[in-house]
Amino acid sequence: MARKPAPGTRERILAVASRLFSIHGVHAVGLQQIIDEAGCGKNLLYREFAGKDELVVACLHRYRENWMSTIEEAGRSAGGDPAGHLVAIVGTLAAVTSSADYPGCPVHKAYAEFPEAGHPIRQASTEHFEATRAVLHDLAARAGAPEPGVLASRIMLIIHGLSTNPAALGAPAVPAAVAFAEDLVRDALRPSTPARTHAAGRAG
Amino acid sequence: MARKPAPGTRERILAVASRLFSIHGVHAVGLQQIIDEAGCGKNLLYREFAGKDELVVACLHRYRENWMSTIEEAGRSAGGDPAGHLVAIVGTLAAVTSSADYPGCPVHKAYAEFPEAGHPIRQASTEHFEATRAVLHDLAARAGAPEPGVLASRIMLIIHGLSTNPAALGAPAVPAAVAFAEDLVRDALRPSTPARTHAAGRAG
DNA sequence: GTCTATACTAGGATAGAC
DNA sequence: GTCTATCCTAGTATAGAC
Repeated sequence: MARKPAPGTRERILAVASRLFSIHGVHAVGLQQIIDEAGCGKNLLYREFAGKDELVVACLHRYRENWMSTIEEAGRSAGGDPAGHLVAIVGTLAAVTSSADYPGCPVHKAYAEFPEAGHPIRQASTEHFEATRAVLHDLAARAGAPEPGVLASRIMLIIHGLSTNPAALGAPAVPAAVAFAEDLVRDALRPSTPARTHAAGRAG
Repeated sequence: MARKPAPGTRERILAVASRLFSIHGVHAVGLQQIIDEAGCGKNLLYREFAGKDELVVACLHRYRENWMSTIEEAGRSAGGDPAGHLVAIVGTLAAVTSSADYPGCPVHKAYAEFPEAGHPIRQASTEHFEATRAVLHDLAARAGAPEPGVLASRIMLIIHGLSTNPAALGAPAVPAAVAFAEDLVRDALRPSTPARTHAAGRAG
């Protein structure tokens, strides 16, 4: 953490960079563009961040903190019920991504642009996904799901699908995602019929 | 379509470009790199394609044709059953994306890298998603789903989630996706309890 | 004629010096 | 905050092998 010549500078740079990276991706955005829009000098950016990679990683960490706060807020709106919390997470995400000016998920874009396994940006993206999955797994277990790993994976699939191209999914997709999560959680928690094998003797 | 001085040149360029774009994304790959790996002169590339954008669009069209063939193949493996066809599509995709060297979906990467609404690359990506959704909707309707749009949207969510980051979803995610699709299709086709509202009087 | 290979322009990138 | 250095990009034009 470098010193702060003007407080708020680092956050302003991060906000501008996060917005541009979310819209255009990392490779398509130049540091000059970030400097121009943040209204600071190039030396200031390089005093706060060692280089572009470090700036991107800082943006991803910032996004992850916001995302975790969003998850906590969804839990409060669910009144502490783990099953409702899972559905609320999908609902909140669907509300965000259905916005007309939703720029796209910066973590997915960063992940897609840096395929090298050991790259810090790739690593930060992977950690984000793992952290989200850990939260989902914990909620699924506390909700009493007989197979919390299966439920967490399924919620993850919905979240990833929602994060990438909501607009391309067609208009009914976003509300459908919430109903999808509701059905999914309900079925997963139904006693004596775990999510994977709940077929017997019902449809016939 | 330019004339073909050496047959196979265009396809070789497309194959190399598709591979590189899938791995690194569009912006990160230079034409020089494509030319080097394709073993042709820059002149030849520019005779086959007007520019980089047109090359990318051609790669996307090529990918879409392969994807549609994959869907048809899945249908044959399902013996013409629409419900089984839907599950088989997810299964085939899961098998592909679970490969250790799966480079990532080129359509998603192109979509993420070109946010401008009117851009030809954006347009080609969107058309790909819409075409896939149309196939799923048709299969859902032919399978007898009471709400084929809902079922198609849900399968789309799974497909998008699978296409983007299978590795980040954790090891259980890929087989879980197939079981997920099986449960989903089965529930959607269950008589008198459409997928969105089949709660009443079962769990209590 | 067909192709590879190179030179060139104009612009934008990261990075760092001052 | 400006200015420079170095590199890479898309795209065009030209040189020269076969």
